[in-house]
Amino acid sequence: MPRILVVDDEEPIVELIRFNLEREGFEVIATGDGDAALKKVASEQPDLIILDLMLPGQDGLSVCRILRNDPNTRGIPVIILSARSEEIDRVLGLEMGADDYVTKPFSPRELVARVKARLRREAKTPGSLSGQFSRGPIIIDPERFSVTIKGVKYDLTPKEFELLCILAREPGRVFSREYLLERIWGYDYMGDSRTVDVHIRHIRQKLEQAPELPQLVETVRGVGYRFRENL
Amino acid sequence: MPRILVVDDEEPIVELIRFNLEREGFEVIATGDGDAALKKVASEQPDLIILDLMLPGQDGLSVCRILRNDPNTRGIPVIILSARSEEIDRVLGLEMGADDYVTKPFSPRELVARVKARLRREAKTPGSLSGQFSRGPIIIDPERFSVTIKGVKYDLTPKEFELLCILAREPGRVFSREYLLERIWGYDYMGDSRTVDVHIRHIRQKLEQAPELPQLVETVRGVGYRFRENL
DNA sequence: ATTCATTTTGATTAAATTTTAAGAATAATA
DNA sequence: TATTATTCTTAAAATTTAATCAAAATGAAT
Repeated sequence: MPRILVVDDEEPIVELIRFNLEREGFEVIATGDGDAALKKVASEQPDLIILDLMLPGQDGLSVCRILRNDPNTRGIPVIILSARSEEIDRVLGLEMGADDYVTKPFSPRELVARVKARLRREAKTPGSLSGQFSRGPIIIDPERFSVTIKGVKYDLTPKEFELLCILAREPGRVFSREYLLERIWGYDYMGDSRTVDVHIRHIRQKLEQAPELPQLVETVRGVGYRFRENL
Repeated sequence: MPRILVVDDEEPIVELIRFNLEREGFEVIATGDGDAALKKVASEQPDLIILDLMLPGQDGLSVCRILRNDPNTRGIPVIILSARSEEIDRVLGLEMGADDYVTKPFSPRELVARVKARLRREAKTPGSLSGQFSRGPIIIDPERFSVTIKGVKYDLTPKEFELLCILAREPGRVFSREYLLERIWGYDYMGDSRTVDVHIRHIRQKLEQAPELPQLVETVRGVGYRFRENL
């Protein structure tokens, strides 16, 4: 159930958008001014933001710029709403890091379509995030979703792979179970942190089939796990 | 500092791209028509080209073809910008084997991500050529929509063929259903991503009639599909 | 207008992955 | 050494995801 933040000070517009998005199964939160918007983003972690340009207080463009400069919010897609339809606006909005742009008056159906398209596109494009990297004899390639050790390929499941990626990106650093859960499972995951243990075990089982390899994933008792530093 | 050549005749779009690429530390040169583009390529030796399809004078497709036929420029990755219209798309995807492909309207962030991804693997991927190509014992012929394995020809339908083409052009790389839908069906396709599954099934059914062939199209559960790497 | 091939949808089944849970093993500490 | 806390191991339950099948919709060709 993706969560959408709508930032607009015109109440009827907000309600129009809310009605249409909720009908499609989205969760909608809304706010009418820029500063409040930034707070909501931090507290509610929306999956997408619909942002009007003319706002009381902080205006839409600066909100957008601020969102883009913060590593925590940089990844959240922003669709800009604007009354002015000049090209200059569109370009400016996109330069500020918006992902799409809808001019008022807009058709609700179109807006919903764009929201969906954007969420879908943002969702999964393996590889656009990061390229292949290696640690000692082991090569990790997100684009191919594979781990290769001495020429032998090992297939991991999604959770296993993500886990390994996070650990291997910073060898030596210890990651707590809680941190890993939040990164991989999401901040609102409500399950047991022992789940991590099981996945770590699966990774070990699969990778230790490779001969003459020291243990890659180390346990740090009472703290968490880390990827072996010197390989 | 990689140097990017942007070829597009819409000034605002060029500026949008320039702004975003320069912010990321790329050097950007730009031109608005096809003939000038070819000269710039020769004189400036860009590391990557972003090419709009609709250009005055020499159109994008011919520019691309000329670049591909010249040994000096064959290796330069080309990312194509397209407004997604049917026939252009077909030629683009099949005959030209574009390195990557972004549909308008696009998000600058996404474009930058693709540029980075493409530069990262520039070395490995040999510039794709038009016309038929082969992977192990299988020959793929975009002109005929056909696949030949050990002398036996198999006819595929258009969707099946496009799918196979995209997968087979980069064996080993995983493509998400979302990406495939966007490339083949268009960014505004509103259907179910399970559609891809059915076409994959059809491809498998047809091709596995060929004897003694390992599975060509591999499922990567939770992620997408990929073409078998070592054949 | 009918036929045929292709594409898409939906329901069902099968399979892989993830999660839970509980006892065994291990390390840390008194 | 005994105690305790923590992690490992295992298996099975629950969930998610993909394969399969059939039928409906679409579209092109006759």
